[in-house]
Amino acid sequence: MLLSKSCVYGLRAALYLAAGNNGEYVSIGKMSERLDISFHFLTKILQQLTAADLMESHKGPNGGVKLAKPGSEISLIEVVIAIDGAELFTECALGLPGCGVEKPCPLHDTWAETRDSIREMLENTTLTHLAEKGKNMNLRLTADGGFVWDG
Amino acid sequence: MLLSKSCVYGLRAALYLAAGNNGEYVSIGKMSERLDISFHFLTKILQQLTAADLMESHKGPNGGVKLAKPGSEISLIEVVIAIDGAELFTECALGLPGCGVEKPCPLHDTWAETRDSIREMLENTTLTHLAEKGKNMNLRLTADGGFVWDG
DNA sequence: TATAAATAAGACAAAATACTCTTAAATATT
DNA sequence: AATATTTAAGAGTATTTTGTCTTATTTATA
Repeated sequence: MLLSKSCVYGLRAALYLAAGNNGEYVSIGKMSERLDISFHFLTKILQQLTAADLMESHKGPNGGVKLAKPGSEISLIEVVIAIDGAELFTECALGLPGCGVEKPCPLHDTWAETRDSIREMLENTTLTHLAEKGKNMNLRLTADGGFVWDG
Repeated sequence: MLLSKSCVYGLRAALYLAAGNNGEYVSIGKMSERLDISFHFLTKILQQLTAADLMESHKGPNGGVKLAKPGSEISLIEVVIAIDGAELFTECALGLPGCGVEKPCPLHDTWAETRDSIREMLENTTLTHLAEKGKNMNLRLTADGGFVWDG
């Protein structure tokens, strides 16, 4: 599994928020229903994204979470790093600590390129970009496809 | 962590064997010492690689494991798939089951490209290729760099 | 044929990840 | 002010991954 489950859930949640472009708070309960993710687990993940300043939360009635900035200004890499950590893009393929240009493993150069191409892809893809694509093509965001983009 | 720890250990072990080009059995005890990987854990991993027909094992004195074919004919992808499974290269980035061209998630196309580039890199890199590079440039295969390629 | 050297296999333990539940704190609304 | 709604936080459970230990089983060699 390239990305952790938490990370995948975080991405789905972020996309959900980006799709409902209005800057209103969305309750975690609603999101967990729509995205079919356990409420409490999703809450923890969103807390991580809030701590990373990607989202803002608000307690009380009509509270919830929302993106801290426009979805067009949040790229997937931010979500991934907030949850799985930046090490994901510096780690050695052979697990050697401190692997780098000065003290490389045999796979270092090649792996670094691969890692970078993943990172670049995530950097160049914004939440809005994907959300628009999802809306326009009516793609799914849940296993059963029960999700509707204009909710 | 993009690859599991088991997978990373499997790659190191396979490289070790490819470096000692002679087709003799190498004991797991020796490998575990040289590579600084727990003996029993390494044994399990090598059993997976043996079950996948990438290695052959032999019991008794002078027994051990060896590559089932020349290292130049084994690419990294074979080791990775034997341990982490082929799903690694078909899985959806958003965790949706059955995500594919017919029923894609918003990230499908982009992710498929990224996944493929990882896969191609692993396909195009052989054990011998890396082992030779390691030998020639005296790169490390262990955390402390204590490994010597001609052992 | 006895012995020692090696892998095989399975039970077990520890750690990390994934997930649940309960209680607290904040806040909008009546 | 009371209440209902919501996130925050932390304890607790389950599952998976990682790692250990013990007991076979095979086999080369003396």
